[in-house]
Amino acid sequence: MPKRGMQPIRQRELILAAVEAIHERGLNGVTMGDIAKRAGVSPALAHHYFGSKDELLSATMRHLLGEFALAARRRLAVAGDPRARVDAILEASFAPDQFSPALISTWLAFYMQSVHDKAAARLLAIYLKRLEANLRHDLRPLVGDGAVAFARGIAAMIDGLWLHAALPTLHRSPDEALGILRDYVDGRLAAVALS
Amino acid sequence: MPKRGMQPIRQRELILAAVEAIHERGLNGVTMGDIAKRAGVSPALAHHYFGSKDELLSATMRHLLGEFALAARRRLAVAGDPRARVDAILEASFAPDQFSPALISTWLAFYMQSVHDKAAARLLAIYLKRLEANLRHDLRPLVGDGAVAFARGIAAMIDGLWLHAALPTLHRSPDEALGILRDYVDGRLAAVALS
DNA sequence: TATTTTTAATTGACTGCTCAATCAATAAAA
DNA sequence: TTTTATTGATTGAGCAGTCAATTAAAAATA
Repeated sequence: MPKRGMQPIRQRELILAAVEAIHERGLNGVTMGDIAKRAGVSPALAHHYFGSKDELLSATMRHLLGEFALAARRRLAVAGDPRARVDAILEASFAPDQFSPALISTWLAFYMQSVHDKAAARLLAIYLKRLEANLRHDLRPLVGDGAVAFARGIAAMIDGLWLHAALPTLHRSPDEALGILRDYVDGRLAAVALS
Repeated sequence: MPKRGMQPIRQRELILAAVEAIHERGLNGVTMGDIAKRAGVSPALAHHYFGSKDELLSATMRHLLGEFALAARRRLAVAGDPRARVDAILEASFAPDQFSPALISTWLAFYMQSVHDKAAARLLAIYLKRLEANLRHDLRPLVGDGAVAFARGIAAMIDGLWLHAALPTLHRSPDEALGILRDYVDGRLAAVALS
């Protein structure tokens, strides 16, 4: 049944299937067979379009990084003052379309991969540095020198809330996560305003 | 070279070796061979004492959970007022003896395992529920009804800081993590004191 | 238009490797 | 002599990656 021009379609399907499969079996537990089956193609086709399992997983990671970066940029573009820009980042982190369990746990699987995989670590470091730089930039006018530590605190809390959101046992909602984050930010801003 | 009474010694050695090996290869990437080699024994011996790879990894997880719980209990026992008890939990989370990169990344590997592994999820849920219950209990007199969300925020931030500490790229120190946590707690307490 | 040729998509069958798990054999302590 | 510790050799399963064969669309040619 060969229709031409399948390459980009199949690649996308395989990446989306990989996210689901990784959620079910874990990053290292997943097989090309798992992914291909979910995408409705043979394992050989997955190899044909990606060359290797590593390539497919790496493409999946880049896909997620791209999605998150895009969501953040879109929201930052329409945010006004620094406080609104901080909130744009928080909201982007917990936007409903970023927040399926499969997406989160795949994201975090790559996080863990970065502990012992140089290539993954490099990609993740770029993302994290940009996130923290954005936060720092907008926090500086609000809290001055405390901005570095504060930005790291917010970044850590975002990832911690994701981690907990990925655990089915805890059933945490994005809205709750956002509320907790805003309490953190506002509490600190109120405390700084007094000193 | 059979000396009698090796069982508990070997089991402990294998568990410690497993932590190191998991740090290097990841939870699913690790093999019995990796672990056994690190412990200076044959793969067959690891099977002899643990029956299966799953058993060994599960024992390793229980070992970590036990260590963390013990550290927290010790510090809580000598803490006075609620604020000091909260701090005891924070300190236990970032005590130097709990904070080797290998320990952290192994801990977080189990976290990720819990996403798709029922047994691991059950163990982790017990730990997390206890942690949050402790925090909630001590925060209640300090912040009233906000204690539930606050406890979840602290728990999330602890795990987020661990996650970042596990990434070699970021080289974050336990002291910095503690500072960020204390800023969070104190900022929120100061904000509540005003309302 | 009809026919042939080229190109892309797709898979089943196969290969080789890694690894968990088993087991029989050996060695030393009790 | 019994029990415990220990390993080398082996088995069997699962999986990544390869390849040749098949199908159909598209392009070229008559």
